[in-house]
Amino acid sequence: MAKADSKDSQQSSGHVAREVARLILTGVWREGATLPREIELASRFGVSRASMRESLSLLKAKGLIASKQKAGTHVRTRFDWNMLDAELLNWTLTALPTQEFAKQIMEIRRIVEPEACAICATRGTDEDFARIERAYRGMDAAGMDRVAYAEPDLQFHRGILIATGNDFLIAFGATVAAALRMSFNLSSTNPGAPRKSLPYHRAVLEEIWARNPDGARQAMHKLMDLTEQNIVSAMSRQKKKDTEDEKARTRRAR
Amino acid sequence: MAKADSKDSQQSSGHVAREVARLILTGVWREGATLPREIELASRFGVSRASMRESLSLLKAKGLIASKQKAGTHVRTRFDWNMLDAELLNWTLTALPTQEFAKQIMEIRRIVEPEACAICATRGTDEDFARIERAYRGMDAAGMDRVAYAEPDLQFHRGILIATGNDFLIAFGATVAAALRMSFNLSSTNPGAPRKSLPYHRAVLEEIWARNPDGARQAMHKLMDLTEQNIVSAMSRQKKKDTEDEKARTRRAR
DNA sequence: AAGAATTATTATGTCAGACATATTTTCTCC
DNA sequence: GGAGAAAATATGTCTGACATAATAATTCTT
Repeated sequence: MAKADSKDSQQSSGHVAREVARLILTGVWREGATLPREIELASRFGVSRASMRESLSLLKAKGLIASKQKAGTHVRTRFDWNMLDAELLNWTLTALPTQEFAKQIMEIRRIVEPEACAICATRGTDEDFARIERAYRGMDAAGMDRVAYAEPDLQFHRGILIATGNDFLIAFGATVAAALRMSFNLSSTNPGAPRKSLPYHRAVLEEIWARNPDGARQAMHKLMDLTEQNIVSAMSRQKKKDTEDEKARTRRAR
Repeated sequence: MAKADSKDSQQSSGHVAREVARLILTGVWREGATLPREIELASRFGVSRASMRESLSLLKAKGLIASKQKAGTHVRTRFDWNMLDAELLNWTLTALPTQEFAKQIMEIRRIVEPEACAICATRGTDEDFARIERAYRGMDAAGMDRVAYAEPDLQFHRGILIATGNDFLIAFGATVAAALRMSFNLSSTNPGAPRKSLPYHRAVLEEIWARNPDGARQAMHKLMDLTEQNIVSAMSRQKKKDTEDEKARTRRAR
């Protein structure tokens, strides 16, 4: 987890890109909108045009924007945004961690991970399984420590994807990572929640070792159920807390 | 199709990025390898360092490379490559359209699209369905014209993903687009093949209109079966042709 | 006055050269 | 031989300039 954190926000260029992305994701700059010219953007963010262009280059690569000579730079339609990109996922997560976002990410996880798990049980090598088991042991060793639990949890899920040998499923690991990070952030209101998933992970592991695709799929499905349950309940709890805070603030303001 | 083509290879910066990506994808620059310093890269590709950096910025965004001050720029591990990115997919497709690649892309399509189709039948609006039907009509109208068939075919599949309302499934459209482009390229050896998928598309459309999730899932599953069949047979045909060409060339050389 | 052709404008695209910064490597000294 | 200081170096950033293509304005024609 800490390693992944150190990866983003590396340079100023990354910061600027993240900020522009935030403005787009939050709808300040809408789809189809033409954003200010490069020189203006550069001065607004306090960097040179060269650096600004590198930031924009990053966002172009993620499908957020497109430029045309003289015409300017415009925001592309949502359909072209590469939401399965690791950074973009994190930016979205911090910019607007809505319930809708959570539901969507869990919906696709439910589609992909159980099947990936079945493939893993079929094609995975013993080394693959050993790596997954190591992750499981790490989770177990973490005990009630939320922070220590997070990293091996990710490795567990990623290990399954890697074991499929399918590059596209492996790339899906970025989405899983974002989902787990979301869960982690939400678990602050219920520190014991993560640990509860341990037996479900164990069930997955056992089915995999048994090379039982159907069982593995089912076990992963149950794990997804639990995860989604945790997330939605945590989000409604959070939402409730937020509205209470809001009320308190208004009361104080009066 | 033509529209999508005009989007890539826009500027010199894109060309250079594509070329560097090719070198990485084909294994000339392996995972973990440190690539030449920016000044050298720039002169090698005949651009300025500023442009070179913009290209590298693009590749950083796609997870292919990472840079550290003084240490240089290195190729990241495959696990970090965002293979679900539209451009990266196309680059891979043109750089090394292997049978392995085809199998992997079809494997994930089989996982995602039938479920997306079921969701589409459940949650899609009538406008969504109408858009999908329009695409179907476009395919029908194309007749045996491979080129005219390709665009509505993509719109059909993309329409289903869009109808789910799930941003991640929508983003998966890039992968589907790459797969269809691959199919299109392969269909040159068998021009009649695309048209054969029409009744399968029709079946999908009908199940969707009937708001029958299970039927829609099944219909899409059958379409996936047919598509995969077409691809693998076309690839083996292509492979056979390639080896024959190879033989002929060796004969001539003697 | 409407429309076509031409010119001017402008924002992105590209270039060159310089300095800043953070590591790595080398060197020095104990 | 190891610890610490100094030098070297590749990326990071900045400035200012010119090229290019698409748009906007202008002129000319009918």
